Amino acid sequence: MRYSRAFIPTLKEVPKDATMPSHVLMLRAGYARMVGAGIYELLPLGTRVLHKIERIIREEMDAAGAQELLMPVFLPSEYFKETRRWELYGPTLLRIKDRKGGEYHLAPTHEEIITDVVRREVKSYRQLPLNLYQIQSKYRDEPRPRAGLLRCREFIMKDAYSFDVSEEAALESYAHMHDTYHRIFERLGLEYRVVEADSGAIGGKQSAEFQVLAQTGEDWIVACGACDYAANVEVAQAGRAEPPAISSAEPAALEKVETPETRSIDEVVSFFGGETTTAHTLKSLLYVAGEEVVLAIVRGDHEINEIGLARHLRVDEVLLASDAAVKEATGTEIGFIGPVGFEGRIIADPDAVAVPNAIAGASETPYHYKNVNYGRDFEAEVVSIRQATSGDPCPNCDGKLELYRGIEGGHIFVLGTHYSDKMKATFLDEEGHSHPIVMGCYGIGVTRLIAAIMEQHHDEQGIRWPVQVAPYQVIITPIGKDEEPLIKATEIYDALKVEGVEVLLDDRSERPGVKFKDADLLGIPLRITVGARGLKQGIVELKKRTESESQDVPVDGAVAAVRAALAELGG
RNA sequence: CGGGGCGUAGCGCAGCUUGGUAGCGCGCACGGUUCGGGACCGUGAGGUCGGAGGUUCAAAUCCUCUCGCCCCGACCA
Repeated sequence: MRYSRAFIPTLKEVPKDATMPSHVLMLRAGYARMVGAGIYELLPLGTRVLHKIERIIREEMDAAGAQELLMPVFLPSEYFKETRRWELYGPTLLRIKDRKGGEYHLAPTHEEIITDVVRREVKSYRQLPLNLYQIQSKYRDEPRPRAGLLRCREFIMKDAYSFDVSEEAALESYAHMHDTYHRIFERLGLEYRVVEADSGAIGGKQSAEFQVLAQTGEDWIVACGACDYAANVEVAQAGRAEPPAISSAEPAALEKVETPETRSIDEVVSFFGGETTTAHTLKSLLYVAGEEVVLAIVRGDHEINEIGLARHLRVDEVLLASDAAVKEATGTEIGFIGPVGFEGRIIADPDAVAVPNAIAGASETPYHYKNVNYGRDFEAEVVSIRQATSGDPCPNCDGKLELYRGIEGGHIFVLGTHYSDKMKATFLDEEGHSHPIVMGCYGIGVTRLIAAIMEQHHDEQGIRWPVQVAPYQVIITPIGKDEEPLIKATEIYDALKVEGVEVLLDDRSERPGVKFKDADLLGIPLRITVGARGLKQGIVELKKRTESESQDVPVDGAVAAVRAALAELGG
């Protein structure tokens, strides 16, 4: 492609609405533009990157025996009504009415539709297993789209669905996809972790998230430094922390203290001044879990894991009680609740009950108790309900957990018969008995990965694409006002094209600085600089985007040098 | 949904407090000089000041409503 003809609108200045590196870069480097909140158009460069990523995904999915198909995004409501997701999905589902008043929606995901195809066409165990996938736009009316392509209302996703005759077979399919995902993320040049995750409302039995590590990610994950244990903090096993060491570990007498204006742990700690630390306090949280109201206790410096709590209570979710509910259940205000004297179910974290002489709310405004001791002053079900955090011992080995932020790039689930039961997708076995098909589903956020790769591969100057996903592999930059550099550059350009290399020839009549800045901003992995100076000595310069020094290569050897460099970069 | 911020030329911003000619930088077009890390000089095009209503002789500026975008939070007591 000749740059002079290419549609690459770069920006010198940072658009004011962008804060995150990938968001700034995709706008500045001319990869994408915003159309509305969480709605973007991909410009030619962005589209090329998208296609590169899709190609890698297709190659690996096809190699794994999956078959691509394409399903509609615009769907009649009947499918989602069949599984009750029409109600359950809530406002995130983008609903549409047609001219006759018929109810439709834009697909946020396709389990129902694929299950429908399969139940209509698959009748026998002989037709299984099956793995079908598509790469398609999805729509979710996110409460808060953000960060450019990282959280959009319209986005492209690869979703695959596996269909098996049994749980064991489904687990095999799942394991196969697990391997396939490793290959895909590897090939995309991403640093990532596979983590245990919550399978959410979909009701999965087993699931794993492929988390791309990035400081700008939305998710918190912990990973062991010594073994391969890694988990989303939502589900991570929290290790035991040391109870706070204090001078007098002997239980002291319970003491009620007036503590005005101490609604948060921090306020409580500063009220007591040097006497205490957050680790000596108990955080008491009142939750509504189904019909029940429960009091959850974690140590003051810990965070509660609501998903863990919900699991222990065997409910789908727990909700923090409202001000009014707190008043009704405890007779006091938020900020002064405590376990002492609480009449009802109490769930306490092991680290919380291990705190001697703790400070906790007195269930009376505005008082706290000093010297609260588990066993003497309150009883509870002791269950690990806090979030894992940095420094916690690994549940699998002697290592320590570290905290990372991640971008959820992929998520794979064993669904079981959740959808096939509801939608009566069954098959007949050898004996003619009918069984529900056992399903799995496997997603990759394709457009999100464009941003995720940028988050991991950039510097102050711009993007630094891994070759496999770069929109062009090489950019040729002829320099100076003479004709000679452009002529030579064009020769090299033609020769590379013949070789099948994807090249951008910067034939614009811009000054060198402009061309260099743009080349760096776009992030093309290799740059060939053709200048009058070098040509006098019969050389051109070859430079990797990730390196600061270029190497001189003979003009005749440019093509070979590019080929070698590409091979080195893994292209 | 709650809180905060912002909407003025393609992009980044000033002007608004104290109403009276819409301005600067970048970019864009033309001419000239320049040419190895976002050059310089000159000329020029480009704006219903997010939208609607109101106050006023007069509104980018004051008032009311509304739409959009960004950030933080969505109950961690």
